Amino acid sequence: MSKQPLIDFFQKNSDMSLQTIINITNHFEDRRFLKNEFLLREGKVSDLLYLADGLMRAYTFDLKGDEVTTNFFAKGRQVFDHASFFLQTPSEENIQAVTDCIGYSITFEKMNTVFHSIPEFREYGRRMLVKELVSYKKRTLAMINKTAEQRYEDLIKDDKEIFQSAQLKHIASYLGVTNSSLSRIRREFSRH
Amino acid sequence: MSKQPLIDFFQKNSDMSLQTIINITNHFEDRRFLKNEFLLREGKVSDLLYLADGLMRAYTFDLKGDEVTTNFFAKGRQVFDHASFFLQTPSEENIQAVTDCIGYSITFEKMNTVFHSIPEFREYGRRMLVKELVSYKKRTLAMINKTAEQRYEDLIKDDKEIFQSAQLKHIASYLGVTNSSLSRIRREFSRH
DNA sequence: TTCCGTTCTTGTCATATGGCAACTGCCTTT
DNA sequence: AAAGGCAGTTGCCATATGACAAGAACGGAA
Repeated sequence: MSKQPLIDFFQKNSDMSLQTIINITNHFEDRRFLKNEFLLREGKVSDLLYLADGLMRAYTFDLKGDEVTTNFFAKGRQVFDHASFFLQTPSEENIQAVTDCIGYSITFEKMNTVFHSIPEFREYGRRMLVKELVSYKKRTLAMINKTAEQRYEDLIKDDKEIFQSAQLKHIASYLGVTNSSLSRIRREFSRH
Repeated sequence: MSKQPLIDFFQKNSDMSLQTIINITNHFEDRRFLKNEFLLREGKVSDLLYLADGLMRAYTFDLKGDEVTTNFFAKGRQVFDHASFFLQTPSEENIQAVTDCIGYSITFEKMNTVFHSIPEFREYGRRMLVKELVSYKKRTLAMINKTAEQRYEDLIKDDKEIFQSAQLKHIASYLGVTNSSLSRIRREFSRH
């Protein structure tokens, strides 16, 4: 029973009883990923992973064929392609381990079974979706009314783990700038 | 019984039986808005509105105190602040009628009652949330790897209603550019 | 250690967009 | 018709960021 981090997570993020939580976590499988290993590949259907430790990165390709990092997932977050998981459609993105990772995963089918039998978990699932939606909304807004430098500042303030483990080129495309622009932004930034 | 547009909408966007749909639509209230009237004001809790006709606009303010249009809602869409509605928290944005509007609204409380009694409707609600999430994701990506001109082209191609009724300054902040930049983009664009 | 490939930085120049102010055109009020 | 206000356009210049290429730094493989 090494599911303790997952149990802690649900205790912190829902009002479900411990009994209910243990019942739920029993449906999750232990998973390990080495650095660079894939959780999800384009074209496959996404499972959901609770990331207990490590850092993951989601990416896709732009029209020129260059990689664009669409998201980073630090430990304590749920990692999945929302559309692919909830609608059970092929994923348009790849999700890869940036560092070695440990987590617990569940398929949509199982998740749905649990949803049906435990209304509070259904409620929790909805909350989670809404929170994801809010964070994308914030990010869209940040792209509109913040400079690349401000977005960089926000990232190193709020998401230290990303900043420490991810490659700069991946951070650059996540922030919406080129490698060289990010490099210059960092130079300015380090001069205070 | 003027709920026909709402009934049509659910018939097109879900697998629910007509009987179930009529049952659901009975919980919605008829609503009318004059141009410039507000559906939602900052600080209030959002209801959900199915927009049968007209155009609405959501906006908030940036750090300088300038309006930023965060979304347009054309007829046939559901209009609400997702976070405020689903989490029942005060809204951070305003939603205003751009043209005269007709629609049907429901409170979260009623919606929730219906969710509890009709599992297919719950399923429909989840799909809706995921679709909203996907569209924000796309928009974030567009901000990263498309130019303002491409975003403008996409808008006039995919959302003609917005383009026809909304003010250019509102379209500009939605696209993430200034009024004058949009003006120049339009000039270039009209020269083919 | 040496070599090689990748990541990151930097220089130079080009381009997109912003900021501001003036001007135009349209609508409303009187 | 005149006056005022707001939306939109345009000109001018400043700034942010991109594109590309060269060099520096670092790490893994032999």
